[in-house]
Amino acid sequence: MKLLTRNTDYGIRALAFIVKEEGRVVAVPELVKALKVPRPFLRKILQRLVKKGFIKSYKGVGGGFRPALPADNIYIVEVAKAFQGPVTLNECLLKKDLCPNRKVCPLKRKIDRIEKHVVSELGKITIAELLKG
Amino acid sequence: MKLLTRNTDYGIRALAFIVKEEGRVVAVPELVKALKVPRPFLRKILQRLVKKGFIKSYKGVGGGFRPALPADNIYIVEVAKAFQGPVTLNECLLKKDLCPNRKVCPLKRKIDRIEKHVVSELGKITIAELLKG
DNA sequence: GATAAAAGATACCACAATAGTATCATTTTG
DNA sequence: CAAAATGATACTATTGTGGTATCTTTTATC
Ligand code: FES
Ligand code: FES
Repeated sequence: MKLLTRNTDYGIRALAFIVKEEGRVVAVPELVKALKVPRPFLRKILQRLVKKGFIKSYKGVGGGFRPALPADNIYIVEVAKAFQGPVTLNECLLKKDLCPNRKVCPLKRKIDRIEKHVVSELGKITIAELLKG
Repeated sequence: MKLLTRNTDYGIRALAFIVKEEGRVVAVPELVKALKVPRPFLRKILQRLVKKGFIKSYKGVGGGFRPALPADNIYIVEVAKAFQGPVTLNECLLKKDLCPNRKVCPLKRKIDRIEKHVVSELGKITIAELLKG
C-alpha cells in the first residue's frame, strides 16, 4: 500500500528545487543533475506540474520553469492529487451484500474517517515547510 | 490510492461469513453462493486465510472451514496485511538528496504519523464489530 | 477398498496502473 | 537561420492485482 507514488515524489522534489531558487528560471538539465531523475521522465512530470498550475514554463533559449505559487501555498496533497487523482481509500467495502446500508455500516464509517484524516494531514504540509526541514 | 484491495475485501467478507456460522464447518460452494465471488479466486483467498491462521481447514467429504480465532480477536488490519503486506505509506520521500537526514525531515515525520494513525485506526476494527453493524 | 467430495499446491494468464522512453513540433533568443 | 529550450504525444516495460486451470492429497461413506 503506497500513499505516494514515484511521480508524486519526484514532482515534490522538482517543485522544492524550483521554489528554492526564488524566481530564477530553472531548466531541465539542471534539474536532472540535481534530482538524478531520468530526463524524459522528469520532463513529463514537469509538464504535468505546469498543466496543474504549480509552475510556469518559459520556452526557448534561456527558458525553463518558475514557481506559479508562493512556497507556503503549495500543499503536497495537491501535488499528490495532480499525479494520482483524488485520494479515496475505498469506495464501499463489503458492498451491499452483508451490510444493510452504508449509513449504518461501522466499517465504512471508519474507513471514511481514516481517509479524511489522511487527506487533512497531508493537506497541512507545504513545500515551504519542506524546505525549512 | 486504494487502502484495501479486492483480495482483502473478499477475505474480510469470507471471514465474516465463516465466523457468523459459529463453529459450523463452511465449505466453498456455500461461500461462493453467499459472496458471489468466482470459485477459484475464493479458494485462493481461503487458502491464504488458512496459512495466515485466521481459519482452520478440514479436508475430505463434509470438510470446509472454521474460524481459528474468536470474532473479536480478528482485526481487519491483520487481514489487510495478510493480503497486501505491511502497511507502509512511503519509505523515504525525497530520499537522501534534498534532505539532511530522516530524523530531522518534517515531511517524513508527518508521513510516518499519518501511517501510524491509519494502522492504528484500522487496527481497532474487528470482525465482531463488523457483524454487529 | 473404491468413490466422491472436499481442500492444498502450484503454475499460469489477463488486465490495469505505474514507470519510463522516444520522437517530433513549437517557441524564443541571439 | 540556428540553437536551446518546452509542448504534445505515442509508445514500451515492469509490476501488482485479479482471476483461472490443473493436479494432488485427505477423508467420510458406501
Ligand atoms: S457495505 Fe457498503 S457500506 Fe458497509
Ligand atoms: S528525505 Fe529521507 S527523510 Fe526526508
